[in-house]
Amino acid sequence: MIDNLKELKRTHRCTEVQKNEAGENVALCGWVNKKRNYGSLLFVDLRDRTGLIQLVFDSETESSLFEKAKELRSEFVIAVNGKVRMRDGAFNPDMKTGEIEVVANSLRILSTAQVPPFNIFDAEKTKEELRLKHRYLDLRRPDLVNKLIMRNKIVNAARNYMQSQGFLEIETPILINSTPEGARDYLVPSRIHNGKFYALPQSPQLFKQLLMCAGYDRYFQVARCFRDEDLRADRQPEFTQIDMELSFVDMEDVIEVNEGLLKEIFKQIDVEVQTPIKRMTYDEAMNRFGSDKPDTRFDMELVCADEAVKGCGFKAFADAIERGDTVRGITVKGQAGMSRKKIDALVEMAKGYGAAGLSYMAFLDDGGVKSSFAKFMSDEDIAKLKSCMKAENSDLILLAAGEKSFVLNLIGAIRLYLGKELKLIDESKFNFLWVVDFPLLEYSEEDKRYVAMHHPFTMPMDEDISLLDTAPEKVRAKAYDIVLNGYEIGGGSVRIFDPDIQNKMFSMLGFTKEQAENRFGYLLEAFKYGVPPHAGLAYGLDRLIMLITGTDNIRDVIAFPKVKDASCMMTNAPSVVDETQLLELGIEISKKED
RNA sequence: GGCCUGGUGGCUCAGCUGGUUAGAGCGCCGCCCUGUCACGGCGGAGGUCGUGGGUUCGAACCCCAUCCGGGUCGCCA
Repeated sequence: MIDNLKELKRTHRCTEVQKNEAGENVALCGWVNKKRNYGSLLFVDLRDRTGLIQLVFDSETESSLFEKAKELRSEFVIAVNGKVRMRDGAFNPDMKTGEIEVVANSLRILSTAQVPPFNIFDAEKTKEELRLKHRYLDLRRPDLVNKLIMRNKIVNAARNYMQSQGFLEIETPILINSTPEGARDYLVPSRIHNGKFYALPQSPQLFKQLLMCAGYDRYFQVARCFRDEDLRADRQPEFTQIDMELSFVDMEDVIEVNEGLLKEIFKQIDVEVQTPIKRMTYDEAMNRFGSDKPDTRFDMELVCADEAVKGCGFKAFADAIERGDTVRGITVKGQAGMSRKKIDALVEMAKGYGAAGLSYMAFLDDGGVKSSFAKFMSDEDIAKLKSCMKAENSDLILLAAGEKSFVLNLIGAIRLYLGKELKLIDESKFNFLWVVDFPLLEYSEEDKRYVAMHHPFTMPMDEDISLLDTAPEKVRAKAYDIVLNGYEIGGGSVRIFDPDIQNKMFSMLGFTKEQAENRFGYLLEAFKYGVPPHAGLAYGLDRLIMLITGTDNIRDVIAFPKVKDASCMMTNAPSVVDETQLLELGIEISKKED
């Protein structure tokens, strides 16, 4: 028989009960975390989102009440009235409420529960697959509760700060036009317009620019965004941005506002953000760390070995320099003794990136070398390389040859892998970094044209505009990423507000006037009626929360996440729909050819 | 799409080169227990070894296919 809440009003959440309330009556509600039965003494740990408190039923307890307490099982939902008292010496220092307990004088069973498929209080090791199928149970775990509470706290701090800085929170549409440039869109068929589709936004980009045109000079939004691409440990198909746009500003203004925001956000976890935050150009980041989002919590920087290997005996290197490629590497301190197995794993990793191989040379303590390519090198060649790599005896160097951006990316990935593997990273650090001076364009071999590195509305650097015609790849953008511990947590740019430059940009990207008109006509049109200079930035909120809560799994900071193939383990979305729904939409499903 | 990796009672795992009735801890059920909080004691139930095929006298183990997860490369303006 299930009880009801009639005439019972909860007075506290579990851990809100204080020890100075001893002697007072309280009414508590929650889930049975654990029952401990001693025959005529019985403890129940009651749990809610705040934590645990101990309930006691003992020889003083009326017998029918005691019998009822004996029926309790894990995860039953109950309500109790009782009196708070100090525990009789047996304090539990691991519990927030460990000095007190509540002596029950009434018990209502509001819901019984089946034995859960895993223990809520001991689910750390349970396979994520199972936890995701029963996400409502997983979400009861203190670990996830705390992460979601932290998420709420951060969003709240961000909102307050943005309000204080004169930003207006404005919602933008979820049903918009598809913009095939960039990531794949999720499409939503229109019933009223058979054969036509909405798309879900990859970001509120165009709408926030339109808000600037409309005069809402400081906008922000906690915006849901959608990208139909493959998932990763830090990537979900739907994710949340803290999105902002400002009028009458340049890059420095955006940076200033955001350093303030970051200070405020990290105050929530007692981390003081040192401002101004360091800056690094894209080129420097790539050359020193092999990444446009460098993890600067450890060194092991990349070294260019071009001069040292030029004309050396090892063909793979010498030839690379000859054809204008590069040889880059890292020096791994004290790892000359790294096992063959571990080195092979690194070589395999390199091959996974499409590299022909990864060359290594270990400088042994006795002055000898162990290497995959030393036999092709003269003593002089080796000495030159060793000195160039700043390697000493007992160090290991790893090198790869090839096209510059490819090699930088590869060695950057190896550096990061080794940084984690060798525990070179100080996990207590929060290293913020602005990465600036991004290239405006990059050449796409696949499309045989230039594509926007950021997006087509990004302003070129004033002094580089003249290069657009002569050396497009050299044009730098007024774009900036905010990087934290090797993750890009946000990025933005100053936008083009000059229609001439915008048209120039479209033509650089190979859009015909007609295509540009079709996709972005309303923006260009809006620009004709008075557009302020504007710039913005957006944070990946999920990633930010990951870093703040110290997890490397994005699913830990999202209440109902999707799995690798973008489906939901709990609801089984996406699913087939009713034939009549399809009929109404004028959609017929045909089998996709592989 | 490629590569790597996992799937054995409810949970976490063990199971050596194929060899009798597939084990453990936790959980669960029953009985006992007044100070536990990973309570304790005694007893008990519970497994198509992800699924389908194959090899073999014999398969959790070997082979093929497939399903369900995870990581990663491509992809993610």
